Amino acid sequence: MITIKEIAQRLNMSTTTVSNVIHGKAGEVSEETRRRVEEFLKEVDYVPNINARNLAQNESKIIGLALKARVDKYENLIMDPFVAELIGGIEETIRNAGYFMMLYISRDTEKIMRHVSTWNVDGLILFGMLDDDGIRVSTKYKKPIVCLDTYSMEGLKHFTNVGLDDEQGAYEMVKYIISCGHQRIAFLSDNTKGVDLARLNGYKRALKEAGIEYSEKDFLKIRPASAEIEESLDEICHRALDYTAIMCVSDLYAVTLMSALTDRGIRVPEGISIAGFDDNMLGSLYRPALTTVHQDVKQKGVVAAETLLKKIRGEETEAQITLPTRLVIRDTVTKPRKSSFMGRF
Amino acid sequence: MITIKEIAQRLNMSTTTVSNVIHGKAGEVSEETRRRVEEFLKEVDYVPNINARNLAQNESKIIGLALKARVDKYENLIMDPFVAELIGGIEETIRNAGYFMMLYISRDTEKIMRHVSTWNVDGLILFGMLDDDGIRVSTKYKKPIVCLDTYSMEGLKHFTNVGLDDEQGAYEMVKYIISCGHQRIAFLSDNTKGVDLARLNGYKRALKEAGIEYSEKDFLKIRPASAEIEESLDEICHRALDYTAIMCVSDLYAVTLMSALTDRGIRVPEGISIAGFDDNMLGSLYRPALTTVHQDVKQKGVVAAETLLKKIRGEETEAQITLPTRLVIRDTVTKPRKSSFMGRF
DNA sequence: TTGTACGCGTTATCAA
DNA sequence: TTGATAACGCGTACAA
Repeated sequence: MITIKEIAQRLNMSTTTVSNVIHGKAGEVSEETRRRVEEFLKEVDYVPNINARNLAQNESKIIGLALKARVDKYENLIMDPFVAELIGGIEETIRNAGYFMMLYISRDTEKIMRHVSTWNVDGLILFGMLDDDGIRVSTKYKKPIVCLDTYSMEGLKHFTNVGLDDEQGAYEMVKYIISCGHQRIAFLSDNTKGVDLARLNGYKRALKEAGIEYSEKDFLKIRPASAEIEESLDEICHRALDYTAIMCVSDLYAVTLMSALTDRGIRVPEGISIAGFDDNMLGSLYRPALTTVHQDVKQKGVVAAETLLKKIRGEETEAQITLPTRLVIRDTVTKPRKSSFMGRF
Repeated sequence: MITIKEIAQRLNMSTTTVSNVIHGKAGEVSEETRRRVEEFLKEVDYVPNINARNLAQNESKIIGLALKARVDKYENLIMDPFVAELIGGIEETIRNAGYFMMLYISRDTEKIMRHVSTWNVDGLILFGMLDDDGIRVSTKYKKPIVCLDTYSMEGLKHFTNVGLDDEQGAYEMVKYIISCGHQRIAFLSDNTKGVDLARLNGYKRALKEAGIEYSEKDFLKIRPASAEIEESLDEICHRALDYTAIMCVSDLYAVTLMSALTDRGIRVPEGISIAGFDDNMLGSLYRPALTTVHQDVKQKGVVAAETLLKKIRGEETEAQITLPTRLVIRDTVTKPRKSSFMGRF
């Protein structure tokens, strides 16, 4: 690890000159010395010490990606294909802009904020925040923040949220399901907050518009904890028989449900129609291929990172960026079974 | 961002005392002052500046995770469920040990090494390295390195490789397939290097042991680039009719193949048996559920991180750690179809 | 038990 | 065009 000081010594010049060459301050240095220094830099393969640089400049070139893990969901958040794709988009964008990504996963907002302060990160991307987390964060951290899929940041000024038109996406899918002739349509999710709530609302709007009444029992709650999921699926498959279609809040749940139904001898889509949301590998590789609502997750990551970089440069950004969805019609939603035919298939 | 200096001023003491309290050097400081300082630290929510600390100590508390992306495979490496799970295991282990993870993805080994030097990372975990990459790395970087699934690091001293008994896993699966009565068994992969080669060798060993001859054409090469995959699958499905079972190098390919076969009216396992390797979500959620070789990917990440931490502490570690595999028998491998029955199903 | 002073590698200011 | 020197925040040897 050669330092500027050493280089200056060996070349018989001052550190300032070397530093000037490194930073291409052309006006400040003669052509001759510039050449000499540059050659030497190549030769010894000089790499700047970023700690020293950051200390001197009070910046870090680090962008923090903090994932707030949910206690009940995945034991390993990153295994969610959604999260994985998101990270890919973010990392690529950050890297191309000359920044670096530091990943931090925690259930504890406090810990996340300590981490962020410690590293003096230049900007922060948050995923999985709910309710008052945002407020807690904004009092501690004064640099730019971009949130992903967060529905509770309205009042907060220097935040931007990058989200999806979840409500509209679900609305359009359920409208399509209804147009296929379905009247008894359930909604499957594991909670009714944030993104899930928005999708639920879209579902309700489509029902209402078609004059179909919604009641509490049309909400099928899945318990994702691995210990409970089988029991949970048992109950859901049983209740599913009262419906001809189920709108699932995610592709993962749609595929999980289809497998469970298949195991119990109920065929999709002949026995029941299933729709997903997200459009990931899980649904496109399954057979029958899943009818779902598409969102471009990588793009979401890219937009989030780009917006954050803008903020860091001091440019103005919108407070809310909403990406569109698109219906992907494949094979799991068809005409409903004859309504007299209520047994197993 | 309050500094030690400020704290010392406000408390009318020296920075050394404050620093001593922070580092719990109990013997060096009176109970009274310790209490006073600690209270004040809480009050102002002191967070150390890690750049200054690292600069002073010449360490970074950063562990680099460098993924060498392959040009032809995923446009977004992290979308590989394998990679995602791996990262989860690594991040968790590193975080619990008080280190931080910096993720860097590149196709260019040089770039990876520059990045690593810049940040002065205390240790490095490498994934996706092939052939001479290891040598290039070891000349540049003198701190501890752990490789994952790398088959070409034999000679290199301060490396440890964490791998899997790929050969044995494939061997056992193919042996099982043969025990079900199959004689015509193909192998599907996209290359014959590293991990893929080891699995191919296991397949060959099982064939040989059973007195089944292997010929070049039994290797079905899939081309994963999205533009070519359909064409590729067309050819593979056609050639698949010559076999009663196909050993796939990964769950992803197994599921991809099953979908393609289903689309062409060939049923699994009635028409053809399929086996995978990895045991991830893709295979367990598919119906029929995939018979596959299990590996604990998260554990692999944990072991890699733990080994690296050991190396950083100066402890001895083995040069090669090989994790075991386990057969997961589900529904996609059964008795072969009658051999006269060669058409579509 | 506490304080002074210096070094870590870099950038920035200002003088030569 | 170049060079001395201070500053960034922290840790630590050594002095008091």
